[in-house]
Amino acid sequence: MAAPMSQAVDPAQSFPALEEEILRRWRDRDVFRQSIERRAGAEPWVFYEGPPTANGMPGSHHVLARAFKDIYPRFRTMRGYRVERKGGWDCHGLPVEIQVEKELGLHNKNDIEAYGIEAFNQKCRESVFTFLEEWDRLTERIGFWVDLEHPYRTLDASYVESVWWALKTLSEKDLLFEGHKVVPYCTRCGTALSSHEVAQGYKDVVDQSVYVKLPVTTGAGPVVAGDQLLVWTTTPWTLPSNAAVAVAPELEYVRASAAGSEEVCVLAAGLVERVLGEGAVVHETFAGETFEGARYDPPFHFIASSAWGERAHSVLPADFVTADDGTGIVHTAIAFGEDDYRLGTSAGLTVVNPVGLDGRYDERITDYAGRHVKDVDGDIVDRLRADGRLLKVDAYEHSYPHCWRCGTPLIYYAKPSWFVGTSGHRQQLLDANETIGWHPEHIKHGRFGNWLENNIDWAVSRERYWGTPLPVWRSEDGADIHVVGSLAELEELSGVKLDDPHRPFVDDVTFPHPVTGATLTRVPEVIDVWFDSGCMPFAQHHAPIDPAGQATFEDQFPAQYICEAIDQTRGWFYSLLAVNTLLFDRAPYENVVCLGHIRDENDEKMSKSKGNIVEPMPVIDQYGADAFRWYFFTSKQPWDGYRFSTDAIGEGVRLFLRQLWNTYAFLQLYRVEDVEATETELDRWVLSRLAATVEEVTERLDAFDATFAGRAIGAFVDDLSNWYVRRSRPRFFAGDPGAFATLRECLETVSRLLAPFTPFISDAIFCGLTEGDAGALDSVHLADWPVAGPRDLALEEDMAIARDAVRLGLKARGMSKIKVRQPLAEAVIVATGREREAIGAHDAMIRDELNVRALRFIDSADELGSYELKANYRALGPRFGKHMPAAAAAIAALDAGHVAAAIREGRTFGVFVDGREHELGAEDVSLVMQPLEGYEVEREGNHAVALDLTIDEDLRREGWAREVVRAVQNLRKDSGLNVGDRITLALEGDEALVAAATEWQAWIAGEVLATAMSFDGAGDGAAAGSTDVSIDGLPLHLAIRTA
RNA sequence: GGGCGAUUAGCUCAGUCGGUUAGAGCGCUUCUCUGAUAAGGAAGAGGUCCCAGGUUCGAAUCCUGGAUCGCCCA
Repeated sequence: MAAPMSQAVDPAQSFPALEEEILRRWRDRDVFRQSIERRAGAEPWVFYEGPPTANGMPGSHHVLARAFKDIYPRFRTMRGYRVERKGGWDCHGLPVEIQVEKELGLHNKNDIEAYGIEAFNQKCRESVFTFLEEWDRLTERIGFWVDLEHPYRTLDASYVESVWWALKTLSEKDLLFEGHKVVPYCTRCGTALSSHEVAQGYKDVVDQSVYVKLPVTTGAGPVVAGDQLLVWTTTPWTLPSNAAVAVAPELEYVRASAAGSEEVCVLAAGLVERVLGEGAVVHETFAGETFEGARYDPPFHFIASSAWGERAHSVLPADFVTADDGTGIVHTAIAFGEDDYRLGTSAGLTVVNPVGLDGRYDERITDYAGRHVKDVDGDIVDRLRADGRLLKVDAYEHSYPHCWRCGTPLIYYAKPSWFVGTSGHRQQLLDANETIGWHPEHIKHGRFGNWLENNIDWAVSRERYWGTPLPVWRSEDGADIHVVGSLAELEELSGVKLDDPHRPFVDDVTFPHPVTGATLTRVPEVIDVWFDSGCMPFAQHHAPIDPAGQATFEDQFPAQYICEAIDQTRGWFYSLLAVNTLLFDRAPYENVVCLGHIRDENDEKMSKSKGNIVEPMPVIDQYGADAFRWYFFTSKQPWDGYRFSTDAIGEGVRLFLRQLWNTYAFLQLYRVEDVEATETELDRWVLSRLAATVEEVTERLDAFDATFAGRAIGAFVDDLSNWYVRRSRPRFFAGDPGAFATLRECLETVSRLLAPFTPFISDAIFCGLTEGDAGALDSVHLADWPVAGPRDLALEEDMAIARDAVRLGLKARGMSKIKVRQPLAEAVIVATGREREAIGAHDAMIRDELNVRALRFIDSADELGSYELKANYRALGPRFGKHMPAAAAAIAALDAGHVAAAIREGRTFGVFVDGREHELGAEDVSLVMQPLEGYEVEREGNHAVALDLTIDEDLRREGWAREVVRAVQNLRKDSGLNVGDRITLALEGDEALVAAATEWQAWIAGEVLATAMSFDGAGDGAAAGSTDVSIDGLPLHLAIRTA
């Protein structure tokens, strides 16, 4: 026996403490940097970090994202790729501004400008990194390896410059232009609101809804001059801006009159009663498309029809019109609604907007000029009534958006905006999407694909302060425009060298147009932060402006992998795709993992306002980062979202990490020198299972399926601990080097497989195992991914069959109420062919597990019970079709014994169904055993295990001997002896017990490490421990002393 | 209002191509085993597979409609 090489591993090791130790080691050995440098020159595998903003504390959902951002790069690094990972921070944008406004007590844009843009932006710049330290600390603590020392920051001049390059390049392709965008707008704050802000401000309000008559001047189809088109609106103030009306081409309309009225109104058929009241008379019914082109007299004449264009004040077809409410004819004011605007532009109408940014009518609306639109609603209704244009007024209760800051009702308003022309490249975007591997798959043609199908031009300008300035300079008359692509170009044009390209500094720079000489000043807008982040593949390297950065970009484009939460389909997933497809005509990423959201224990969304946020650090302090990560990886598919509870994390620790750690501690406890070893069948089995696990984990991780990969490792560790180690215990106690070598190989390989999942514990185990080896690595994260060894499929299957037999036997034991410690004479096993061979090959193991002296095989269950015959639906269903029930009945009625005999002899047999004979084979039926009285039989499928429950005196005495051993072992443990301590044992008591112990003396002594045994109870005085026990109701006194 | 997804045991989740009696872990009750383990083994209790139709010899699984929840959009 080789000398033990015990290295103390504490089975109760605190994992958080262990992780801190590993972190120190990573820092000391610079493991992250080493892991990349080892792969210098290797093929790159590229990950892009979607930048968070560090102006809020990181939460548990960030741990989720960062865990998934980490696992695949680690895996790919181990597989030999060079995976550089640059961190990044998203620095600009409205959320930052709002945060600062709150801090400074500013309420609107006027306040900001009074405070000063320079000072305000300086505050924004500081605010962005408020929680940088917390972010960095969490990132490191959870083992997310990313370069935090050289992150890209969207506020850096170099980054901004690359974004400018992108905008200039797009403008050179005629993809940057000015147009209008209808936005939710607060007239008091003078600002448009983001959809997120709008969503915060919905309130239920009661508005006046008016039904307005528009007399037809030129008929079309069934509609004739003098008919009244009925329109409905909840915003009377938009009526002076009426440009056209819209109808649904397929919908049914009528000409109808209210009871007792001569006047003919036109409206949707389904709304007649609701609008005109009971008893209305319908004159004619027709489709909407039949009166397209009819012209009408607008409700007001402040603005001439000709100002809108050719098709002003006519009936236009539109797909958004419904008969759900209103009249089925929709009043269209192009500047004041998204649908209206789309309809207007597609009909070739010009945008005329007589409402100023302050929400007041301009001089064109003479009667109401200078008044706020919402204050004019009442006057307009009065005027319509006086003009005979008003059919009726209703109160209308609906949910309407208000400014979340000041409570003012928002208006939808067409503002001049700069656009990136994505819609013209829709097909290109769709083609690029086809090249992307989405996880889960359904996003590709579902949520994301649909979004691309309906792509509209991207409004990229924002009338704000803290953002990348839009690099467009133009002359006062708007005729001359120049887009600047770099700071150098700006300097060349203007002579001004800007260190900080942000507002307000950039606003002061003017220069003459290179051709016309007109003085150009910058437009005031900054750009959408999503455009910033979409530029990240090249802007993070200052490409293409910096030649070295350009080289890096070319090396690192496109990404093989990105990962963010599902809400990024309209965010970063889109902005990345749009910017880079337009610039480079290819998708910037090849694979995406889309994460779901985390909900709390009560299945409610975590939010600051509800106060149900789970802070990550306390969880890590309690269970550790590995436990946190393992929960996210293996509890469910990440895109389904999580119902989060810290208890679930604790369960993972107990069932997996603790089990793994204890297996490792066991190995180190019995560790022997790695000498020439003989392999047993159990060794070969566990190594084959190991190979299977390597295969599966590799395959799953290649497919971005960490969940099933992790679960496969979990299943293997369970097999390793609860079968291999348990069955091999005697070999470990005996110092068998073969057992040690096998267990070591399993654990070492598991530590590699696990490295991307739980980087801390895997590293601790790996280093603990390899320490002192020649050429030992500093970390598992510098190791190569394991290569699957040979499989022995037959052996894996044999072992499964044998374990099944054990399971059935233990079940029979349980039913019989005879404890396993009591030996039985035999187990009778029903099995044939392959199964019998498998069980026979593991005879000793099964006898040991079941504690029986012999296994006896029988070919058929006839001796133990009777068969029941069942049809195999899966096999016969397609053959018998609708006669299947009859076939199943006919099979059940066959003589099971005869069929069993036929199958044993490899013959076929017949069954009479649907008027003729059908030939069946073994595959077509299953034989199920019915147990027989007298034996304890457990059956399942085609085999069964029966126990002979007769206990003779010989078996009884052996059972007693085992009870004695158990009692002594308990005593040893209670007396605080070490597992290797030798003892002398004294016992006295019931004669029969003592006789049995005497008979089994040698065996007992070996089991309990006794160098001597006496049966007189002598020497209690100097005993290390003593006890009285009762075995089968018979008394026995035990005393041990260390030898 | 539209799109996408989810709904299976008290809890967390599997469930393959449509196939016989729908599974696992946790928790609970009762046994059992123990020279690593906070572990292991066995039994029991626990199910309207969200609901309603349809297709099929056969539906947790496919189709249609609906409910509830989530996300995105309007």
